Amino acid sequence: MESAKLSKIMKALSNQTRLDLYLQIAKQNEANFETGCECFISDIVGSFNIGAPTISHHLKELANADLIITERRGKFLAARINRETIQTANAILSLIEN
Amino acid sequence: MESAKLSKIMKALSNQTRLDLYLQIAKQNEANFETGCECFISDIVGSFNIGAPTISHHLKELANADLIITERRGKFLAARINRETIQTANAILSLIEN
DNA sequence: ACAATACTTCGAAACATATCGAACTGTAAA
DNA sequence: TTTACAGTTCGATATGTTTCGAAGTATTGT
Repeated sequence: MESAKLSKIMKALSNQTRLDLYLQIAKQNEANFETGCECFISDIVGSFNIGAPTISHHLKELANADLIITERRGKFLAARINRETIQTANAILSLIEN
Repeated sequence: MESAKLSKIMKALSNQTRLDLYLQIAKQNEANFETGCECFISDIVGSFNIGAPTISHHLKELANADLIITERRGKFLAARINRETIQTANAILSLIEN
């Protein structure tokens, strides 16, 4: 991967709120393994004390960095982690680690 | 690790120039394994087309996030990667990966 | 059709960041 | 002891980011 894409991923995870959002989605994905690893945003917004517009904005940033994949489910928005992206980022950092 | 520290690390690596700086230092560290894994800043500044004040600023940010350790060597500044930090970050991301 | 829910878009305010040039500090070398 | 070099600090500017409230869209339930 080029460093351009890596820095894009890093930027998406550099904001505290956005990182927490991402980690929450990852957590919900694990909990709902049987039902397709989906996380309904409406189920987690309550634990963040920021407005809906801001959540929406952050989700778009995460999606834009290919860190999550979102999909409408009727009235709701479902999100799931894109493992490929975090794996690639991880692979690069691992090179430095050793 | 708390997500606060992780986001701090991510933020430090979220800027393209700063990430490249970090990767360069990592690369030089490997190349100079025998001589204590040090990277002299004066040896790499040439490959970045930004001014010295900006380099100085970015190095401070990297050091502040504990990603690198800097030390004066007479007239020069030597930098080396702090492996512990990147290892910890990596460990957290690995949890999501699987 | 109407109301309610879930989320998005827009515009603006507040704040943070990247970068620069000029001036400064510390070190080494002539 | 001057000069040159490597890097830092300062102040300014331009740009980007986070967040909000208000208004908009889409979908579901009454």
